[in-house]
Amino acid sequence: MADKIPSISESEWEVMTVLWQEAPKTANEVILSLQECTDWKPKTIRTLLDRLVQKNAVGVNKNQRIYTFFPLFSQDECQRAEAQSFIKRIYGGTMKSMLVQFIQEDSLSDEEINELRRILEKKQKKDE
Amino acid sequence: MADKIPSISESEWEVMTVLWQEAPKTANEVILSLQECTDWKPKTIRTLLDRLVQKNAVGVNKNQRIYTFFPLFSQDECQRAEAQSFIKRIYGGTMKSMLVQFIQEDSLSDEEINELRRILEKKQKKDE
DNA sequence: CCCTTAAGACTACAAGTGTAATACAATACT
DNA sequence: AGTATTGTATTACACTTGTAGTCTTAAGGG
Repeated sequence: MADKIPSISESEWEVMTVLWQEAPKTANEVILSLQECTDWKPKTIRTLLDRLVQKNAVGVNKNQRIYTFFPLFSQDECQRAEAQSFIKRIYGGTMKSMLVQFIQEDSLSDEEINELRRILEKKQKKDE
Repeated sequence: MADKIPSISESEWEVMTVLWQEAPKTANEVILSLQECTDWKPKTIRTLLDRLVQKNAVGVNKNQRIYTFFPLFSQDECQRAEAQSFIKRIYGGTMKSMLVQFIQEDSLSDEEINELRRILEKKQKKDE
């Protein structure tokens, strides 16, 4: 009974990312991972972790004295939720309009367009 | 020389939307438009408008006693900026991964897929 | 067994956001 | 001209987010 996915802020998302890469992790492991790509202080990261726990995005195992943390939702789930709400908010609900815009503004290279076409084609073959 | 696009919050985005539909508009016209689709109080909408002016997302004409407001950036510009940062944040930067996910999760109907293919095809024809 | 250290708990504080209300000033109506 | 109305300006207040710091406690080292 997948609970509603909590809203995850930008910084919190980074924390989720390292947990999605590998979990469970101790707070310290999360801190080490994040210090490779951010300059956040350990306490900052700890706060983010705690907030994710509060909002039930991350679970905690308190059996050991040193807790371990793990995501409560898959990255896919969260991405899809974010994408849905984003597209609704910004493009009025259809992915198509976003893609159209990207194409029209030449934000996609020929190579990318080809790749997208291949992906779409493959999908349809598989279906029928 | 397009200034940096200011960050527009979710509620503010709704205000921008009605200004993109038609501008300039008086505060009252904005309020009327928005009351069709939200239940915000007039003062709330007014605050949002003022904040958009402060962040230089919206311009004001103060020649008349009753001001009129107009967007300082096109909807396209703003959408593209949001999309870029969204995709970077959530999908690590490539639109492709988002599309792949949508396809894999059957979030797109056959009809939509066809439409996307047509769009991509047309683009390529036009280019060469 | 005492002290340092590190984990965890609690607290801090400013900026942004959602959601308005109050105060002031000019206009419109009577 | 006095009053109600309506724009505009200013102020409010709680919640989220970014970004930590302090306090407490338990464990590990000597």
